[in-house]
Amino acid sequence: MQERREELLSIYNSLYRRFGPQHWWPGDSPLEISIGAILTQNTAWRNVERAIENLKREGLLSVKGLEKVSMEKLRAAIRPAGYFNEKAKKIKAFIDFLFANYQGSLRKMFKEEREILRKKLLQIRGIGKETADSILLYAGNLPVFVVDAYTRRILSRHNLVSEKADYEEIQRLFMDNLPLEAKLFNEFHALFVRLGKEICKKKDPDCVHCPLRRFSVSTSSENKEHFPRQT
DNA sequence: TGCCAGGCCGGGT
DNA sequence: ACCCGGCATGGC
Repeated sequence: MQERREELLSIYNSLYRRFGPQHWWPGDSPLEISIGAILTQNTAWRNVERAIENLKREGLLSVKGLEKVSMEKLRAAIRPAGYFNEKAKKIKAFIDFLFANYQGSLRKMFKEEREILRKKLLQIRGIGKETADSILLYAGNLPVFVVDAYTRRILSRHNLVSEKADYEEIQRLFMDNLPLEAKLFNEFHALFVRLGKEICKKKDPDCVHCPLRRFSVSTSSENKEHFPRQT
């Protein structure tokens, strides 16, 4: 099944040639990236930037700052990112987790084995698969593939996966067929987002300018599974 | 004005 | 195992 690897790399190369390096995650520190991952849940990144700016201006963007800040003040600061009541709780839950398990140290947290840490993150209220994986990959530099709405839409629109493929299935497509390299997964996912934002939008189902056009599998084809699951 | 944006949870089938 | 409503702001 070397072919799947080649095809995925070919898709990656097409995107990279088209868009170049994306320099993700937009954030200066592992903590900022982790908090950003929570704040961006179903939210435009522009609004997350405002929330992050507020946190920085108030001197709250540190583990201790977030641990000490009152819920009221935290809610006010992250307000522009939406769902601020929920997200304030999520941030507190993450910080509590950090202190309960790693003395408040992200560095210690990321020394944990990848799969173990993923499971622990998923137990935190408000951290689901995409958020956990974003933290692992972009804050921790661990080789985990992040699946988001853009990734889904693009892959299914080109019939590279079924429309109702679940998270783990899509994630396995990449992690089972590509070298487990954080740098590759980092760039690959960022490129999907770039493509999704710029070209492969909901309004534009034909994706005329899509660099992935040549990879599309015809819908009329009998065999819709371009990447059949290994059984 | 209504839909959308780098989800997740809890309750109901 | 799915399906759905709720959560909230800002841009277009």
